[in-house]
Amino acid sequence: MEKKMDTPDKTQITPTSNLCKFEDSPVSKYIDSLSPIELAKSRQTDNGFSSLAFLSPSSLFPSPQITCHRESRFSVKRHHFLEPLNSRVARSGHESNTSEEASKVDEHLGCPNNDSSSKETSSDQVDEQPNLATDLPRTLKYDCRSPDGDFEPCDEILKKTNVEVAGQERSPFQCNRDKWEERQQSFQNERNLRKICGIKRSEESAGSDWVAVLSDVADMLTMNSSIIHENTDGQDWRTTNPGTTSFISNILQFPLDKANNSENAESGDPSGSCKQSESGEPVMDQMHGILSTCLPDELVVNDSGLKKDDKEGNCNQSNHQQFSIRRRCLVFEKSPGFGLHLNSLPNIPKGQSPLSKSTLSSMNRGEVPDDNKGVVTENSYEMPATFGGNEADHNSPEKKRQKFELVEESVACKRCNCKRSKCLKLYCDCFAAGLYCIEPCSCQDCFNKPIHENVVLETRRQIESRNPLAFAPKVIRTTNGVSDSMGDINKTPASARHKRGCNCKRSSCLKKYCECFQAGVGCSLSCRCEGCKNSFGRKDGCESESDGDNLEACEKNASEKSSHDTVISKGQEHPNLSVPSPDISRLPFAYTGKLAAFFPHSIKSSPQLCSTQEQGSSDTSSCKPKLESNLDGIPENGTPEIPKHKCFTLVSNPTSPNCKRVFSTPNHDSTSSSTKWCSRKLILRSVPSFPSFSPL
DNA sequence: GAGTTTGAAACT
DNA sequence: CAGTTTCAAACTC
Repeated sequence: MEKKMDTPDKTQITPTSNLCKFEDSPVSKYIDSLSPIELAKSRQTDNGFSSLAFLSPSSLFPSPQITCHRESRFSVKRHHFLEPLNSRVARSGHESNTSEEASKVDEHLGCPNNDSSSKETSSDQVDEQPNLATDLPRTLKYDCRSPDGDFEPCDEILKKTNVEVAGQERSPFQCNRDKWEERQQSFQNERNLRKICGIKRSEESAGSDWVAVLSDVADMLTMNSSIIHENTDGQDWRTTNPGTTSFISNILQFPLDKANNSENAESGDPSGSCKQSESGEPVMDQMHGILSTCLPDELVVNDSGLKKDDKEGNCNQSNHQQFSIRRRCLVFEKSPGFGLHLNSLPNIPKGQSPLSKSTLSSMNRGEVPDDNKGVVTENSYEMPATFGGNEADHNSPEKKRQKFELVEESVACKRCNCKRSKCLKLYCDCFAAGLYCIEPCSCQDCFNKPIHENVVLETRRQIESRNPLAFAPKVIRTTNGVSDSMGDINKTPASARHKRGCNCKRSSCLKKYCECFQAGVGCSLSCRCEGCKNSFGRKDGCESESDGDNLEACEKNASEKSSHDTVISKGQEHPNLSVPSPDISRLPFAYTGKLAAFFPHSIKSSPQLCSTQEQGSSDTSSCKPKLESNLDGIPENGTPEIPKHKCFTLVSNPTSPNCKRVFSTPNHDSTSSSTKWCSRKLILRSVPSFPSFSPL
């Protein structure tokens, strides 16, 4: 574990083509211009930044838990921020990073006062940066510590919140707290936070723009850092990735936090970390505040969680409060289901993630964000499928919108009604989605709660042992035109397919009993359904033809379907078909769990990063070069030997330190009869994708 | 809201 | 792997 926390060798940091790209980027230039640090340090910084990066994946994975959690007191977050510094400093300052050094750092950090000089630096920068563009680089700097261990990154956030947090967060007296009590409290906090999720909705409208902007920014940062990180050869992935998730969550949280802080400000509560950015300040100023505060903070959160892993065994005196928090973070980061699992992505309440918020708002407007095109997650279909069911065929646009909103409400926070499974089986939607049950759930004897974390984890582990794909998204969008072992299914325009296929007997695959239909995808060869009439694509559509030399017939069928899709895409008159349409493909990626077992983790494409080129589907070069080298060893079609995954998949190997999540975005032209896959593929290496529940 | 239907998940 | 049971969501009334 320590090794993972180590700073990558400088040799590894040596700029690669990707790094060069990054250095050429505005962000890099800005950093260089601002920082007195030499180029060599810049590299370090970059590296450090990389650890902070990976926003994109995380942004894609925000889980309700995280979202809710992020609403917890800032002090909690801040604590994470401080704690990770240890490892980072140690690691950046000394190649031979040792736990002793880390502990020293801990002590150092334990002091309320951090290096004042570093603070000054950051604070000055903060003051000088009036806009977001400049803020971002600065934000990045927070995580960029100089090799000599200076707390250069100790930023504005520390200054702002130190008073509040200092005594509370690092107080050694907290070490005596009862663990159980804290966990209970943690759980209660989560419950409260999740309650807030419902409230959040009302605030989202105001903050949606924020979220969208921040989301883009975050993704950009992530991408850049990811690219940089590529140079580290994934050695630092552990510390890096988690932060991404937290970061995104935080960023997203901002609107809400902002509101909360506003209240705090009125009540004189100094705890509002972002409150300084309020009070009528220009949006950019507020954003500035957000980034300056939340970003660094979240970065730490992950590290802390990871660090906890390292120290949990031998650090008895660790602050219990901290432990509790860290534990939670750890869960988020470690478990695909809890906090990071893509299954839950679509179910994340609007605004819980930048994507969900921005994309949903776009959806409401009937827009299809380019940056999210073609992305399919397991549940991404749920919304379309739900509000676009057959019965909606005759609905007016207004009714459909209403229905959508209704669905959004219900889907926003996944809830279950389990009675006998204790919410510890895949029957439970919450559990299956990698979410803890919350108050809105009507479950009985529920064990799927943070207080039963161990049980949950163990159960998940068992389930995964039986079926590694158990928690993987059930629906995978595959690359059009790329054949796989499943045959030519993917030549159909609606290339999304159910991972396992359905087994319908009576529903004719026309009701939501059918997982394929529910997912808004056509049945495939994998299905064992009888009398398939799936409006998204019948199993027999290609079944017989693709077997033999009747590929043409199959393609014809696909063509027919595509024309059908086209109609839907244009008019959206057929809700059923709206699912495979780009509208639902706005989620960042799909998870191909099993790939993790065989395939290196990679992330292809950060839609946001290339969003500017998105308009011109042909112009992907600007993105591609950066990542091209990263694609080495990764088949263009993603996973040649793994059916139905291919591109546009998120590949994660919980057990692989070098795991890369791979996802590509299809350049889906809603007006065309087929889904076009953008050749742009970005790889974010070192991003822990779906950590397994299994102990590392 | 209660009861039924359905098919996935779990079990044997 | 197949058959059966269990389960909870989807659906119907």
